[in-house]
Amino acid sequence: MKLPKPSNFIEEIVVQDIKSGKHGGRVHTRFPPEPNGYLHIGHAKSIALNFGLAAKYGGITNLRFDDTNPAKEEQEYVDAIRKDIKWLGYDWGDREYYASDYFEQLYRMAIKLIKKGLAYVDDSTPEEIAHHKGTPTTKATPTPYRSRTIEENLDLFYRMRNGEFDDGSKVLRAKISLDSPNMHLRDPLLYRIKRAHHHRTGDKWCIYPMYDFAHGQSDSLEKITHSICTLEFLPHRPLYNWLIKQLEIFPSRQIEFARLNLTYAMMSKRKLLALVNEGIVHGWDDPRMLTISGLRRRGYTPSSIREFAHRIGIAKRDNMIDMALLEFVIREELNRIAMRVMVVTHPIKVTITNYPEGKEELLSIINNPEDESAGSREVPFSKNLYIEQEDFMENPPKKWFRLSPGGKARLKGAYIIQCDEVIKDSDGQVTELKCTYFHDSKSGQDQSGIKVRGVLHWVSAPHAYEGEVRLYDRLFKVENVGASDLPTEEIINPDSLIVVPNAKMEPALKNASPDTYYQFMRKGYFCIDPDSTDDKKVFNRTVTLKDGWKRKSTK
RNA sequence: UGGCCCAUGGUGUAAUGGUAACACAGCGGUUUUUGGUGCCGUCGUUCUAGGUUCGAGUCCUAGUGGGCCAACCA
Repeated sequence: MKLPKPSNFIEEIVVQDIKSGKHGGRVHTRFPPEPNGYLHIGHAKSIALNFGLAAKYGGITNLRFDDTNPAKEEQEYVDAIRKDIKWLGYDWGDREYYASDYFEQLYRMAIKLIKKGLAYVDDSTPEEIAHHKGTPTTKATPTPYRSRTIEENLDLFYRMRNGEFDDGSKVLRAKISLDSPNMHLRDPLLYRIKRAHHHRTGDKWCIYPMYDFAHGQSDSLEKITHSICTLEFLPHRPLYNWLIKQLEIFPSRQIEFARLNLTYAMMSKRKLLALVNEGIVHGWDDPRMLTISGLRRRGYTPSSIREFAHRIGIAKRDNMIDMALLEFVIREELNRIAMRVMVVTHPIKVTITNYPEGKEELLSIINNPEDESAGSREVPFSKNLYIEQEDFMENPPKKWFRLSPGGKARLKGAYIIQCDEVIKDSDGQVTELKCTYFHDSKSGQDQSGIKVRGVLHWVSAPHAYEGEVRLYDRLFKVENVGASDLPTEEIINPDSLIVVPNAKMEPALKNASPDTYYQFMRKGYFCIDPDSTDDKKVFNRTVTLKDGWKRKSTK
């Protein structure tokens, strides 16, 4: 049997297990989100790992919602999570499970533990329990309830389920250790009383299992072979294994890897929720959010996100991935597939003084130089045009090869023009350029012999379609957001969204499609936002083009 | 300051006891009717000290640095 070469330490474990015949060579993973928020790019790493690993080694992957805390979980999140995983391109077949499906079995497992004398009902308050637990350097003192009899515990636990006690008045704890340096082994809580409406089980239960008494047991019930989670669960592993042993259930194996950290990004679901609730962003799918739904709306493709997950690799050391890598993978893909169009966001009027009034030409412009099959389209040209403000400088620096007084530049797919006169308003702002064009310099049949280095995008003024453009940039202005102590409002990038309500667009964009990825030439990659209407198209900037000039000139 | 995990260019990841490599970022050049793309080049890496070994990024010990753990969250 020929196995694919492992590309990280987890795959090495899997390969070893297959070779040794563990679980009959079966590989079964799971992705276990808690439905208390939307999935983000960090989850994409985990999804790609769990689904990718199984696919690579002939296994399967379950989707399991870890819904043991009804106070925080909602159906809306379940729906969003399912949609996002599908969109990313992964399929869990009919294996969609919920920890809440196992509540009855989990309850019976707890009974088993009590009967073995390995769990007890504790009446202490949270403060008392924390106090009794001690610290990593000091021993725990047993609470007075630790020595209750099995019969008493059985009766109490039954009555906990039966709703005879107030919320928080009792918990079920495992009886493991009073002095382990691993705090998770100092009689961890297994069940708590919480009267909250559960999005799936309704009001059937008033006791809910804790993570440690739900996750591993769900893994076992589903016969998961490799239960992959992030590093912060590493100290839970001894408890995970203890429960498998004492409960005598299927021995899933927990393996930990380092979660994703990204520069200029925030990955905590709790803080993401705060951004939404405080109105700092316009919802979970705000294109500035690094949620899957935000990235989708921003114009990222599923394959680019998968490629990103592949490139960042899997390891155990803490990492901080450069945002530039995420931008690289989407540029790489969009460069291949995006339709090139011309849009002027900050216009200056250009009048071609020697071009006949009322004349118009249709100029053929290629749609995608990277893809011949994309063909070409016709763009109208006339005497009155718009060009970008930043493509004209009155006092240009060295090596400037865009337009300047007396200077020449080519209009993309059209003619070479020369700037003859600069018209300003009373504030000294440039409002219009009077230019002449060279009639024999037409693109593709240039007989003029004039050489220019600058090529500008343009839009014919009488033909222009006015659409909205939303220029997105990174949400945070500090590199390591997680390490910042500053209040959120001080680290938010004030220019993370700049709206241009009336950008000048070539007329074809009136019929822009949500299924097409666009490159606004020389500006960046854009996609249609769902806010678009038939009358008003709205475009989101996914990412800018690399800008060699800006880099050089700001050095 | 108890225990556990981790340590390879600026950032990531590989090298499985035998010549430290790949990508991103940076820098330089070239091509170009997008200052985009492509192509070429360049920069720069094994935390420290001991030990084992013919040979150590890899194994052992200690140190140093970073991270995690004392929620009725997951």
